[in-house]
Amino acid sequence: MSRKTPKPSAPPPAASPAAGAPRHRGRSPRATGSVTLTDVARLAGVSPITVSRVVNRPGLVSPDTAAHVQDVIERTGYVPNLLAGGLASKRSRLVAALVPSITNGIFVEAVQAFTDRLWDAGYQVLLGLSGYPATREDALVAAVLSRRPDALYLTGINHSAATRKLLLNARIPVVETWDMTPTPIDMLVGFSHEAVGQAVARHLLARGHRAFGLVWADDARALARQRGFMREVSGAPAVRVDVATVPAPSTLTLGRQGLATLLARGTPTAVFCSSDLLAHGALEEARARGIAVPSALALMGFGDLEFAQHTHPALSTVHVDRASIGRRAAELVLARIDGIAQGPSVIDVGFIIVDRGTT
Amino acid sequence: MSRKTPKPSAPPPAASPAAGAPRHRGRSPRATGSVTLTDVARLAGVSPITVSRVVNRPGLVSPDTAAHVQDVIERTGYVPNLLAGGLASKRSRLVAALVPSITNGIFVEAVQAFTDRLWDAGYQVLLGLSGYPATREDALVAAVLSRRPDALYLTGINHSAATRKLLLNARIPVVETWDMTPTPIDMLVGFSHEAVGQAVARHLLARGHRAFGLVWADDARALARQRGFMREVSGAPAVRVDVATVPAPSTLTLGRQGLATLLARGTPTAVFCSSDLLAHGALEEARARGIAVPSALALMGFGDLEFAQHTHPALSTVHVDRASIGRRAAELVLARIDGIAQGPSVIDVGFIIVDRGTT
DNA sequence: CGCAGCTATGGTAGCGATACCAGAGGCGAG
DNA sequence: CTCGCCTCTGGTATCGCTACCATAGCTGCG
Repeated sequence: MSRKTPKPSAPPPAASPAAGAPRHRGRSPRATGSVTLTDVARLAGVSPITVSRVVNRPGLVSPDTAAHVQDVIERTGYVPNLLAGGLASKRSRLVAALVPSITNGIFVEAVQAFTDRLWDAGYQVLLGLSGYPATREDALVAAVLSRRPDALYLTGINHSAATRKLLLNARIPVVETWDMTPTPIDMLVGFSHEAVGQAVARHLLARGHRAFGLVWADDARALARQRGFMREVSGAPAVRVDVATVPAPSTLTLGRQGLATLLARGTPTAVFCSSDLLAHGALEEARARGIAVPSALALMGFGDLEFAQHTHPALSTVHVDRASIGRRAAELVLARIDGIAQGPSVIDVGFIIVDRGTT
Repeated sequence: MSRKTPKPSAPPPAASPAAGAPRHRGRSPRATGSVTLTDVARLAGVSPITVSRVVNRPGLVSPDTAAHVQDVIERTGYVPNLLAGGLASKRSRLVAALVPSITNGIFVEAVQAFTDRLWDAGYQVLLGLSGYPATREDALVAAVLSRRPDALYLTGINHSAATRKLLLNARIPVVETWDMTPTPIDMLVGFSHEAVGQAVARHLLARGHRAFGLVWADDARALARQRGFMREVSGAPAVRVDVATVPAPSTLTLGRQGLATLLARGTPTAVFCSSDLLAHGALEEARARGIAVPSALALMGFGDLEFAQHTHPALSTVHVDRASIGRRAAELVLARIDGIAQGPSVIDVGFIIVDRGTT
């Protein structure tokens, strides 16, 4: 207990939150007005490093000292400066997550799960919105890396050469999500969109459908599902497929328009939509036109959003455990940061076809 | 723009003798392996401060020098370190936004608009998820402030004394949102939830309803709407109100259950739900029971989410310009950071009652 | 011709924290 | 009584960047 009473030159006691007190010479040329670790140390009569330990690794400090320092911290309202801490330690305790959009519900659950898990481990998540065509991804990755995150979460696996180079240079754990590839940048948690397309095609073919319509958004993952679907149906005889492409992001209204387009050009017996939102729109359009679902027209979506089980009839779709993607991505990242896991990791979370009332 | 194809063999920090070279003595005790501003300066034959200017304030540097430095930056793959920059300049170019949840669609559009606007102004947004009962808000505010954000966006106006103290000590612009009060911490963009409740009450009273049911989530803003509703109907004669409370966050399923609860206890002619999601659930429940909407039962929601105009009948609700809240919050924050605006600002964005098919 | 008043650039001194290693006690063992 | 080891604490040297001020050329004006 080598604790000393504050030195005579100590700044005014706890009355004022110790703001703007001169520190070095007669005047402080760049006073900030906020309490620093050094201020706390002086008031507590210990060295700065001890205060740092109380905050970050309490186990290394004796209970008495810790309690006293903690008391001073609370009295002064000291808030550590992680910019300085991160600079000195090279650990920002920040993890960046890049998502196309948060207004589209499909990705947010994964991000929320990812964030929750990392928060519990002492990390904060910096969210970057890359926009739908991922136009901003390069700039966003650069901007985000300038904060020196300890790891990066990416949505999707399609990244420009410039982005990949930035990521490799950064030498931090990177987890890609929502897709599947044998050659991830680093780690990967997702599922095969082609397999989804194939599975849905098999499902609909087995029900006897041959005249297909697709209402399809033009983003990369949706197109992968389309490829899988196309490949599978192309093996069957007498199959016709018409595609109504709509711009991402999907909306219910675009779904209505998409079905309208298909019906203007032909009479599909089964329509597969690239998302539940589009399928919901198509369902509305069918209802508005008096088309019986599923007897005259079968409908399938993708995503299994909450509303899917509450439409009339309830929407058949493809279920993906979205929260699990975020959770497992977080686990991978943490294992890598802690140095437990080395080398690439790929996790396929799979998917389930949910057969409800529209097929 | 880019004069050279970024060859993979270009001086990556690893093997390059220049980039990661020892700096001070014979060996660099804490070499990081990443390119620093000083490295770029040495390679370009200019001083560090000039490189800093090229990156941050290109106007101050002659075009020739700028081009040359820019070239070196691209060749080396230099990524500025904003931890260091923020520490030195006391501007983190980070703005924190605290939201209860992003899986609940109601808040995300405002956040997205806020983020987009600030991105254009050179800021990044750090998203903090406070959880629904705001249990984590104190810890979250402290954690977020340790990154020294230049401003803070809060959802709601109910904050603990500890939180308020932290915010005041931080001395940064704070904008609260989604609510209205004469005494904001700093700035405020929102609308009066009590006024919403009153307006809906007047609307339903005018249609002759006297037997009301509420399916209500137990969060603070929802309760403010309830107070407004109660106050207004209490002025009318022969009115009965029954409330089925459900835990936040709202879901469609909870809406179904909520209406079931009300119907087990009485026969309301009009049910007002604290959110569109709950109202959608109530609508489903009514359909399942064969109750005619709106003739036997009128329904209203709140929020005007996209699906509201596509239910059957289309959902009457209260519309709020959510994106506008985020956009205007961003404008306030930027004006304050730039020192243009001083003193408190309060913006009431209002709301609109949307009368569709369920009333 | 001399002196402002630019513009373009550089030197110095931190910002607030942590890494690294050293040192001071305390305590049981030889 | 001395040694070795463990626990707790402190001193020093950075981390990578920018604020602040100084300086060197140059232009234009009286």
